[in-house]
Amino acid sequence: MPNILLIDDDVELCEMLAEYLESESFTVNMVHDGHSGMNQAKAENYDAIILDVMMPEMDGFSVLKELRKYIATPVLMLTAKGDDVDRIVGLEMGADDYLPKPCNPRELVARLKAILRRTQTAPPKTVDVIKVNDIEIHPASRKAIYQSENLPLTSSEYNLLEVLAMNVGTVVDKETLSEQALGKKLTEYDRSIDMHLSKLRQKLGDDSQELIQTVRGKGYQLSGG
Amino acid sequence: MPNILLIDDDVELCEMLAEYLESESFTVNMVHDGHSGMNQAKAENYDAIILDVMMPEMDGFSVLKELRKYIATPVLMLTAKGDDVDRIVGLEMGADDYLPKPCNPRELVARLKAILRRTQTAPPKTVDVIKVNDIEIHPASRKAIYQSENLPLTSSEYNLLEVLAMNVGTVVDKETLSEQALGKKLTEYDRSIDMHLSKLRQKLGDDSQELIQTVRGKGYQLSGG
DNA sequence: TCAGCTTTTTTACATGAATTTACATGTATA
DNA sequence: TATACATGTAAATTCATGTAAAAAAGCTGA
Repeated sequence: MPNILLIDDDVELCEMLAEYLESESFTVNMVHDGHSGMNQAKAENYDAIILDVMMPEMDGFSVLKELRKYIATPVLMLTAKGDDVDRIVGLEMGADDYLPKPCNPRELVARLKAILRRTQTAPPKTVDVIKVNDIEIHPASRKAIYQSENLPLTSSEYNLLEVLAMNVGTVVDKETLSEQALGKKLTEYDRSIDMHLSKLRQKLGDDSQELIQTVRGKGYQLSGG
Repeated sequence: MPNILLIDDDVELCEMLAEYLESESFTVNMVHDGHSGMNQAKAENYDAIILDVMMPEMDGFSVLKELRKYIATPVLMLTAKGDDVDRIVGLEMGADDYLPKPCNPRELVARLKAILRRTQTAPPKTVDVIKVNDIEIHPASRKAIYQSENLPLTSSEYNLLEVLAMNVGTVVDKETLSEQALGKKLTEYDRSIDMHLSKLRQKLGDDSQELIQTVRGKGYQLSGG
């Protein structure tokens, strides 16, 4: 029973959609303006968000843009019928899908399920230990060991290392790192990945620049054996 | 460079889309009927499939249905404009997305990327070591060794050498070098490849001009052992 | 609630890499 | 041989990254 947040100023439409969604065994929360939407989306952990573009005060794009700084929850946008530009802008801004209004609830559900299928098909490879070079990563306890010593990492540093380790010997681009390790989209002039990486390298000691290589213009790569 | 299979009976549209996709650095294969599509999809390992619904003989739905018995490659369907039912059926049958025809190539690319972002979990590197002449290249750690000595290269220099090494004994043209090693199109008066090559040769020492040969008007070639 | 911690993000600037510019040199073509 | 054009490379410029430090956001326990 996935958990949906519905952000639309049209109260009646909301009720209607919510009812249909609930009949399809979704759990639905509604809010009717952009600001509340933002707060609600940040406050709870939804499986997906349905977001109307046309809203007074804070429109859907602004909400999406702001949201993407904090969370990577899939977003399905409701746009004015046949407005290509909106759709494209939305997708490029990181929406996961759009639907022209007025929309067919059955299609909404189909799309929602499609999105959820994609996003929730989180690879269930629950590995016990990842060993790379002199690094051991224990996902179950979120602990990292380097050269037989416990490596005290912050949460983000650990995530970063885990993502890199799951892709040893391959460049992982910053977009991916940001989404997977920090759970937010990479924005322009966003240096947080570089920052965390710098910290991580400091903790890894001298040959950390070899161990974690910079691939300029792309991202980073953990050296494989 | 993701690998796309395009299945559509409209040859002209195919060409057009393929061109656009290639300009966005996708690799595209085309077939123009459902059966060939099936076979091709099963024969090669594509990153995504673009599938037209309306085709003579074997329509898109049949292809999708059959395909899903064998492979889980993400599928983006092209449907007739505004045909709700098609879209719903497609999504319910396991398509990953649809796009109404005629479609905007830019939107197609945006959607493709969105799908790939989801589904692509970095494939493991295939080759361990490339050995050519006195050069050893270790893609997993992005290290190059020349005459048993570590060769300190910048990121671009390494990329360049790797691309050349993967094509030993063959001329690699500058367009390819630029796209594969620097990740950008070669533009007019663009000397960056020559520049990096110059640096690379300097690091390789005296016989570097023999080792990496200039093929005037074409590109460069790493001499095969 | 708050003060005092930790973590994360942003800012700022130094450093080094990549690209562009410029010119010398070499090579094809008429 | 004269001309155009491609390449080699030093130097200037532009741009990405590394990282310290400041600011902001989270936590925690009174």
